[in-house]
This record gives sequence, structure tokens and C-alpha cells, in this order.
Amino acid sequence: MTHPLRQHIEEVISLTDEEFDFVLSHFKQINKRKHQYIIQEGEIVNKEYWIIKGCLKSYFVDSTGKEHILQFGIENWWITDYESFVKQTKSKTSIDCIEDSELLYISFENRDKLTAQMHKMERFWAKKSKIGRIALQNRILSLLQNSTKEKYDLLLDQYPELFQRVPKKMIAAYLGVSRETLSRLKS
Amino acid sequence: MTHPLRQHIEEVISLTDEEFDFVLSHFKQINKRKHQYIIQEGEIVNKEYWIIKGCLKSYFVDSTGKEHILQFGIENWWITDYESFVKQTKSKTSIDCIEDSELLYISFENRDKLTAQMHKMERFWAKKSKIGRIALQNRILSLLQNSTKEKYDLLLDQYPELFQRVPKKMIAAYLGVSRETLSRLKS
DNA sequence: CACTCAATGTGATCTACATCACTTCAAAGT
DNA sequence: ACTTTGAAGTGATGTAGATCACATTGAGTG
Repeated sequence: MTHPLRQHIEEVISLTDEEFDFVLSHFKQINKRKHQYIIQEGEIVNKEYWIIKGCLKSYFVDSTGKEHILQFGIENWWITDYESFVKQTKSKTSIDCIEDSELLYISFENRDKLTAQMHKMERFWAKKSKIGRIALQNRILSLLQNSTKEKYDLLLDQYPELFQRVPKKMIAAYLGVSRETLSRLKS
Repeated sequence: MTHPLRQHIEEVISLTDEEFDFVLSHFKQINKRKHQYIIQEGEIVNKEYWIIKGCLKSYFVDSTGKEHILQFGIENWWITDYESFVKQTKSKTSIDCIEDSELLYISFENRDKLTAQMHKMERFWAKKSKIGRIALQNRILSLLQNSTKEKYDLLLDQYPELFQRVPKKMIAAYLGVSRETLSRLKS
């Protein structure tokens, strides 16, 4: 059975067995339990994580103590504080496990080495960056355009499994509404 | 005097005279007048624009006829419908000139050719993509976190010249509030 | 120069959503 | 098994901002 990460990468570029082994040798595995964190606000992030199994949230807490969720991550997704990772500045967000999770991570240095030695992987990550940017753009479109109900329905449509896996209050924190309003939406 | 595009590119990578001439040979210039468009919703975009002089907006019109502005572009900025350009799908947005504008553009094919022949330029655009993604992420943070007044102040702080150049109703369409509310903010 | 239209401000009202308060229920910890 | 904690629903009330309506001013055009 092919490694799930290989399947994931081969959606964009193709790899030989040797190439994939070389790629994988730059990663390490780490397992975390529900409620544990992998990134805390204020630290300089030097790892990018790929989720083998589990569910995580990246979020930040505003000055009034309210939590806002930027991204959920489930199987086959990448997660990190992208700004901190790329610019090596302090992270504005934290990332916690919502479920027990198995993660692969690659360090900043190893990613540099790998892209320098394997142009294909540079293209892979460039593609990922483009796709990520497009997804963010569409989220902004949705934040500006859609009513709360519409945003809720769109999310339910795109990621129905999320509603089974994460508490409603986190869905609310992702959509930018209060828990109570979300609860009243389902009419 | 060095070409403004060269200055812009050399903020990220350095170029010899010959290299810059080669880069520039892949671009063409086009001039547009206020109120003219460069991209219309529904078309497949195959150009990326760089603004030598002028001011543009990228926007979309929702089902109720309301206009939402995704991005303003001024001197030294890139502008296009990124999703359409990268994925060669129909554009969700339109781009209009707010002032008479001088633009350089590069076609999809020429960008492909250029990056294939000049790895430096691939790195330049990869860097731009990363930076763009970070900016979008921060805008989402701001949309979720800040009050209307705070968003207004942040924009005024970051781009004071915009307030001289574009009508207030467009600032409102960018911030996601009504013209009237924006007008009442300044207290 | 006259006319039209866009930009902006401002009042009056309406509404979606936040906030606070309380209850119920199920899951986790001891 | 008992207790504590968190998730979720729901009522009452407050408020930011939308919407509608109208006035003023300045710019653009025949």
C-alpha cells in the first residue's frame, strides 16, 4: 500500500520509489493527544505539519478574549502558521488538536534542503501555495458576500464531516458568529 | 534611470542588464482610461498586469447587485484574477480602472516560458505568491477580529494615499460596510 | 453656461446578531 | 457511581450597522 503522503504529493507531481523515500527522509512523525498544542502564539514556527490522522484548529484569541478560528485541518491537509514559517516572525496564531492526531512534520531547514535538491518538490510547494492563496481569496469573497446562513450552508456543503467531528461553538468561531446565533440558524 | 519594474523585481532577486531586458521582452504595455476595464467577470484571464501608473479595483457584484471590492491596485502592484489566471477557469471578478492607468502585462504563455528559462523568475513569483497568501490571511484575521472602525483605521494607516484617490463608497465596498455607515464613522 | 449625475453627509427606522442568563443533557474525571 | 464540566438550546434585551429618504455640493458633459 502506498504511503498516504506519496498519494498526496503524486496528485501534483510524480515520484519514483527512490524519490519518495528521499522526500520522506526529510520528515519526522509526531503523535499528539486531544487538547495538546503543536504551535503556540508568539513562538517562531519552524515546522510545517501534514496530518496523517486527526483534526486540528488554527486560531487566535482577540483582545476581548474571543477565539477566532482560521483553519481546520484534517487528514491529508497541511497546517502551520504560514506567516511565521515563511518569514520567521512570531506566530500570531496557535494550533491545537481537536482529536488525537498523527502528524508528519518537515523543518524549515529540511524543506529548504529538499527544494534545493529536488526541483519537483519546489514546484509541488509552489502549486500548494497557489492553491492555498486561491482558497483564501474565496474565503474573503464569502466573508464579504454571504449571510451567516449562507456561510453555514456552504461550509456544511463543502465539509460535512467537520460537523460530526468538531463542536458547534468552533464552527461558530470559524464563521465569525456567536455560538447562540449558530444554534438558532438551523431553522 | 532604472526601469520601475526592474526596481520592483530586484527587491527580491538581482538581475543583470541582459537578464532584465530578457524579462521585459516578455511584457507588453497597454494604457487604459478611467472607467475602462481590463478584466470582466466570466472571461478566462490569461494576463497578469503590473501597474506602472494609475489605480484599479478588482471587485465582484453579488446577487443583490451590491459591489464588493477585493483589492485595490496602485503603482508597483500586480493585479489580475488570480484564480482564473492560475487555473484557467472563468473569472469571478472584474477589474476596472479608477484612474487613467499605464500597465504592463505578461501572458500566461510568456510567464510559463520565462519561468522555464529563468529559474530566478520562478523564485520571484513563488515569493510573490507566498507574500500574497500571507496578506490574504491577515485580511481574514482582520475581517474576523476587528470592528468596522478598527478596519477603517487600519486601512487608513496602511494606505493613506488611497483615501485621496478613491471615492469613499469604494472604501466602504472594500471594508464590507455600507457607504452611510462609513460616512458616520469618522467621529 | 446650463444640466445632469455622482459623491457625500445625515436623519429616521428596521433588523440581524451579540450578549446575558438560564436550563438540559451527555461526557469525562475522580 | 457521583460529581464536575462542557456542549447545546433558547428566551429576553441591547446595539451596530443596513436600509430608505432626502439635501448639498462639486465635477463632467453637451
